[in-house]
Amino acid sequence: MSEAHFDSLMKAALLQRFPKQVVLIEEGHRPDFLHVVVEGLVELFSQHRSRETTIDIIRPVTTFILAAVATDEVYLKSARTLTPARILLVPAQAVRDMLTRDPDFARAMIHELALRYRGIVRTLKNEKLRSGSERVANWIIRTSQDGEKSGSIVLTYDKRTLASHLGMTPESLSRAFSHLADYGVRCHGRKIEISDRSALLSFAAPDPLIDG
Amino acid sequence: MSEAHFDSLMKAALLQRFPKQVVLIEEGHRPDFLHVVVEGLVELFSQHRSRETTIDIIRPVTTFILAAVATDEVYLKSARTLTPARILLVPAQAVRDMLTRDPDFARAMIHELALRYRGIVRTLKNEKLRSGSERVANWIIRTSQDGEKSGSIVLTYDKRTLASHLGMTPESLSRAFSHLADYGVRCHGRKIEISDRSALLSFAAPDPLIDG
DNA sequence: CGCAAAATTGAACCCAATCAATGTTCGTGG
DNA sequence: CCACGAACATTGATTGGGTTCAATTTTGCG
Repeated sequence: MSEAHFDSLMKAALLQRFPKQVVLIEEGHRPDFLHVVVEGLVELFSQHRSRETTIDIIRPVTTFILAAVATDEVYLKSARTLTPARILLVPAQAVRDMLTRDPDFARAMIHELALRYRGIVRTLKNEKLRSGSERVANWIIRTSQDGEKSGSIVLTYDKRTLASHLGMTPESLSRAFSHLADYGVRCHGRKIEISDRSALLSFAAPDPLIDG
Repeated sequence: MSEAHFDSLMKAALLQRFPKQVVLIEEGHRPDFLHVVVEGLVELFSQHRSRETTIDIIRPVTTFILAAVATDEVYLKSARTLTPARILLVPAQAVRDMLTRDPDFARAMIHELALRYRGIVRTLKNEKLRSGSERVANWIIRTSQDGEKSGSIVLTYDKRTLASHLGMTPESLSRAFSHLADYGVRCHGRKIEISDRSALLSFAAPDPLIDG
């Protein structure tokens, strides 16, 4: 998009810091701002009759509640920070105005919406087509290759949070880890070690159509 | 969008009929056409290691695999007709070209993508926050007020299909119906009767943030 | 060092899937 | 028009993955 347009958006926007576990938006409210995670982790979740479920975890740099801003309807989900975070807040009206003014911006928005859509489809497939242990196994594989430290991971947050990431209770996560011991996964405190990657891989069966 | 542009898209498109249970697209393939359901029901589903799950059910008139066309990446899900259907096939390249040519079209696409995104969020919430019986109860309520026939529904398709709609097996659906008998739901063959709507409502607890 | 939160472990339970058997419906061909 | 077979539907028994509740143990931090 044009630099002038970008600047005008940024001028209207605010960059704000939040501590962890702060609720940023609540389902049912109307969108005032488009949110962009600049730093930290944000969890999208939803509640109904005292039940709660994680819908997505957002990492930098991505937008969230873009769809609500685009349609100007109430949020379908709530968001909270999982870690301390920096969030860029862009006034919703400014975004909608820009849509009609800048075709490149509109195209970027299409791309972003499409990506987010595909992301949620992956999340859904991960949840519905895999057991808890399989989700953990795939999470280990993905995370351990991000860090490039071939054989181990050190958690940056606690296991409760990881469990909610993976759509399960802390108890289930704990049992999943002990199950994965059969495939060479050991975990001492916050350190997770992988001794037999190929065994883990064959159990996890990562799939580009789920894991990207 | 402009009529001329619309015509040019339509000229490139084809309207085709399909019998039921025909696989229209397969996950992992590249998008050749944007699909639009004009008539009938289409199920989006996905497979992994011999497991299969329904991701969404599309009814007229909506597009599907729009996100794959927008990003020009492989499909993340497959699609099959649940009933005989008429599908409009618009060449993917024509859609992408039109994006850059017609700003109104781009805006319409944003709107559609956002709607589809919100649709899948609702589906996900319905699945994760409700039990099977609750999903059935809410489906009954929604469907019975569509028809305006206050106290009864007549199924237009078989219960296997309904079960897949609702993300459960035919056996579970059957048990859910007998469970709902406690709330005044009787079902004889393809006819479902509701004798105590308020009891059903209090069990179902419909929610605008899930059911729309 | 000591306490509170987090993590693990065990037991009971619940929802839903699966397997298996039987009953019902529906479409078709005689 | 009826009879028959195949698909659909229901019911029961069993299983399994996962949650919940409760009791310890471990961890991390003041």
